[in-house]
Amino acid sequence: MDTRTLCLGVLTAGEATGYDIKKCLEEGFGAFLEVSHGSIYPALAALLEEGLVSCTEVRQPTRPDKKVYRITEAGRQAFVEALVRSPGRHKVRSEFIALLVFADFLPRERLTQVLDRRLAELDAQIAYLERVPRQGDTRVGPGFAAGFALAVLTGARDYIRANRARVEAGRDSDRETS
Amino acid sequence: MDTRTLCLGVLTAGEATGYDIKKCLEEGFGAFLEVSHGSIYPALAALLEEGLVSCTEVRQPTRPDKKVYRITEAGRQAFVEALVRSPGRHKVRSEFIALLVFADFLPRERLTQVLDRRLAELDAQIAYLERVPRQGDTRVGPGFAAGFALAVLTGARDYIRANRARVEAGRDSDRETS
DNA sequence: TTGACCATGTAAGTTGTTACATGATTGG
DNA sequence: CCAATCATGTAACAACTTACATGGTCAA
Repeated sequence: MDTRTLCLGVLTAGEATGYDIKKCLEEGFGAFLEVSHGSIYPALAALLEEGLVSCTEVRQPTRPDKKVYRITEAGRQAFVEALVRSPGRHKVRSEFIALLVFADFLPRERLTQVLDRRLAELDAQIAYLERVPRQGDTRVGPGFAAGFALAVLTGARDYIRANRARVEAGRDSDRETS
Repeated sequence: MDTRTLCLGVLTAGEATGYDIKKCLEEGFGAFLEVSHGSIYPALAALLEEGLVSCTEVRQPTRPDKKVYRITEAGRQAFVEALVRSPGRHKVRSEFIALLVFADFLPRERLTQVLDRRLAELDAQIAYLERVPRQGDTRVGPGFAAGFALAVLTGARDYIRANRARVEAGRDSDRETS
């Protein structure tokens, strides 16, 4: 799903700045939906030009000025069309799992570091998803998606915790002296 | 992780053609490591030119000729270096989860179709990972990675199975007539 | 004072996808 | 007969990342 559609999607829940959109996606579904600010700002500018969003500039004396975006009716329609067209495939390129597959080639310390980092990220995302109370929302999608994310993330976390010793230890019993 | 490194990684386990490499990654870790043949062939050609792999052309009377690649000693070194340099971050852009988050905007039939497809893919990948016996391998990495993948994939599958009714039903009780 | 947070934007560069090209065999 | 499998390769195009650019506030 391209950044444009993602921006429109976040805006269906209410007005936001580019900065907000990034944080929103990062905090909630950072493990599944990455966006860099270098792709958000151009996307918003394009959406504005096409009339799919409107924008109000807000002067802030102390902070940098911000641009608050709102989705328009045309934007809503375009968003739904894009959603329906989307094939909904799960396309992924996980460096982390590649590192696991080839763990035998990594120095043990590096492997430990990689696992620790991943666990820390998983913990943070799980904590965030559990904390957010899914307040009286009329939408069921976000709740379902959050539950799905939790299922996947806790599965990953528990597996790493339970099995890391095997790969961390197994690896330094030099099996080949290659 | 770029396609080059992925190709080198697969070749550490033995010789293979470009076609083999794609199948290998697809079958084992297709849910986490995508590669298109349009990126594999140029990558192999570049690796060959840099001396990181060697190549033997095999004439096949009935099938198209194939090029069997083998990793060289320089290739092994380059691979390990690339691995260690790799930050090992889990970078993802899942259209599927985006569709879940915005499920309320999808027609019910489309949502059902998306969930069915995802379940079919999950089942296929789980079946493959369970079937492969991880035969007397000296490496622990692939086994650990496969276990990790299984934990994540079964977590996803079970969650969808157990909760899909909620989102499929909840969605058509028109809450807003928007 | 040092880093994190707020806030936006541009541009060069990398990377990868999709589609075009070709073509025989085999199983349903 | 049609679809899938085997097998490689190129090129146009789309997309995103990274780094550059700027700069005030606030907490440790």
